[in-house]
Amino acid sequence: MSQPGGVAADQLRAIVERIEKLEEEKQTIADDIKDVYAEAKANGYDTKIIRTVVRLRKQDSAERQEQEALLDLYMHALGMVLPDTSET
Amino acid sequence: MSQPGGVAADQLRAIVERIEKLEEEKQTIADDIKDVYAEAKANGYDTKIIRTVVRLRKQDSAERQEQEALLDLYMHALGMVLPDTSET
Amino acid sequence: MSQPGGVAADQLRAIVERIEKLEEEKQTIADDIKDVYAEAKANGYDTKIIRTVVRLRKQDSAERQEQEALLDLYMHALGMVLPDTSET
Amino acid sequence: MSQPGGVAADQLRAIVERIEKLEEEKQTIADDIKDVYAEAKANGYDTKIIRTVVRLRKQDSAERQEQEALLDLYMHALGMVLPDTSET
DNA sequence: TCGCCTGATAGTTGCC
DNA sequence: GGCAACTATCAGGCGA
Repeated sequence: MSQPGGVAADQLRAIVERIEKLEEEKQTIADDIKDVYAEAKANGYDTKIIRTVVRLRKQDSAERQEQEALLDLYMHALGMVLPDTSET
Repeated sequence: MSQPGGVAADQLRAIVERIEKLEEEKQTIADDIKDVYAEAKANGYDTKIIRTVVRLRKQDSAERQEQEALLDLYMHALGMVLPDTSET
Repeated sequence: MSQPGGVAADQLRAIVERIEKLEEEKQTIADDIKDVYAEAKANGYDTKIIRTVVRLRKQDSAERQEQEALLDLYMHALGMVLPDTSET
Repeated sequence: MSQPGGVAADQLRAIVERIEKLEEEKQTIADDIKDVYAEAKANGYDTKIIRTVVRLRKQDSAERQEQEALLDLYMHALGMVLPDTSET
């Protein structure tokens, strides 16, 4: 059965509730992160620096991926295709 | 002994790693949420509206009414009238 | 003469610079907008509501009604009733 | 005269209109940017690569600023303050 | 041409 | 209370 004009209430409700449950879990973790920062601060660390460190580490790995993507992009632009590593 | 200028490297490392682990978990959940929306869309639901529903449910109704009152005030000041949601 | 593998470097450079110049201008205007909001706030206005007003004015009213109808449908399916915007 | 409960309609209207005018200008520039990309594509360039180039150039300059900020941060953490260049 | 997906923008929340 | 980071939303571009 299809949707607009006769919505399947049960299915809709299930969807909304799954989302709400996941968002709640996400919020819990966000709170945990905040706690870690608070604890760090209580131990005398400068949280601003820690945040920067965390950000830079993430950025580094993102950058590495970007380099690969860029290489890939150029290769395609030159009409060359990298042999796929996974295969049938 | 205390921190800046002689930092307890192990403790600092532990902090950073705890944060990174938590952020990873948080990202996993965020991805799960995206999946639920994708599934909903695949089943013919309008995800934009579902997002609105989720947001409205989260929003405290007292706060909601307060905002609406102020919005109403501003709209009137501009000579605009909000289209009534209820209708004959 | 054609492009990939012998790129017209000058033309490419010109393109990139035009884009960068336009993006700079765009950023300048974005900053101006921020200034207007800041000024409004300094004059005692609630910027959150002003943003809402601006958004509503931009939104085509037909589209708005359509969204509201669908939202209404979903809310009913969940057994929730939208608080009426008009009131005694 | 103050705001909530007697909003200065003229001032409010002026604010909203200034914002709308600026947003319109911003949109015009955004459209110009789109045009440049379209023209580039018509001339045989790969717009995806151009977008990447533009993004990387922006990122580079942002990164340079970040390095400076980070240095500054560490200096402060070590209790060293860079002699302010401007002073009374 | 349509639908998906990524990148840009706007809004919210937390820190200083 | 202002500023900055982060998140969520939206729109435009790309590929099928």
